[in-house]
Amino acid sequence: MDDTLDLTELQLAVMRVLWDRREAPVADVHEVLHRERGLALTTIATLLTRLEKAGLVARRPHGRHFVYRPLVSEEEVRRSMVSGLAERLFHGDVAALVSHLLREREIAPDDLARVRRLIEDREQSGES
Amino acid sequence: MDDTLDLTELQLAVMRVLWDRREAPVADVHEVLHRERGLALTTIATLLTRLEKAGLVARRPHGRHFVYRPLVSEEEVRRSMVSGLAERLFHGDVAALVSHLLREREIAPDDLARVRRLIEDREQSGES
DNA sequence: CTTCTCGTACTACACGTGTAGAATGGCTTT
DNA sequence: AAAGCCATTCTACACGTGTAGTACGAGAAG
Repeated sequence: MDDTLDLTELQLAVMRVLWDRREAPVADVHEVLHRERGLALTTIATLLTRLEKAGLVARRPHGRHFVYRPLVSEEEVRRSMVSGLAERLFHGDVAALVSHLLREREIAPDDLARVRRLIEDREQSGES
Repeated sequence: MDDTLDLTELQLAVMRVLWDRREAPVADVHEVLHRERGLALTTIATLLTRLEKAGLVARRPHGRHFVYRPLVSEEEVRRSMVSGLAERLFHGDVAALVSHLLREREIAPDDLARVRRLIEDREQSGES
């Protein structure tokens, strides 16, 4: 529980397919990534092999081939990457990150309200 | 204005020195990074050279040596990296990122209130 | 003037990543 | 059985990054 998960966009794209299907053969991943960015099947095979070596996915024989499944959840990856960024850019000050988001990015009013409600709920249930 | 700034921790450490001082000779950066992580002076020189090649810093002769200065601001880098992450992990849905932060990270009640206030201010001034 | 010091420029090397071709070996389809 | 198709495994290569040694040239110190 100390890993610093930090996936690249490509690795995320691969993982997303696995997260969606919970388990998938190379062909499935290829089908998606080929459509999305024209990658070759061998490329996908290489990526999956590397992800396995990195402990992010596991594979199991199925018929003549293999099916891969994720060993880390999307939530874990998000947690890790978001807090990694908060760490690197804001010394781990989450509130600073949020306030940066509110300041710098165009956030739709609806979203603002949505977030405010989240906070209110949070404050409600979090009363000491 | 289309760059995808994405600095590594080390590169950020170097940039931080430059951001702090607005301009600094290799020796200064080295002084800091040597203390923080024992890096050699040539390592710092290499890093700065590469950052220059990447267009993130510029240098100017000063006496016998050079002084480097950042070509991108800390805010620009933050914006770029944060929205890059939002893009990669939340399809660019900033509110989703915020709600993730509220859900997943331990946020101190004080910070919560602080953020809520930020949002309220934001809603006030942002009335269409 | 000689020597020490130190920044600059090069070179180097390991490792991860994006990307894929070649070879192999077993089903599937004639 | 012969011919295809396709996944698996290897090998490969360019590029960025972390990290630093070597060689060199010019002040600083003696």
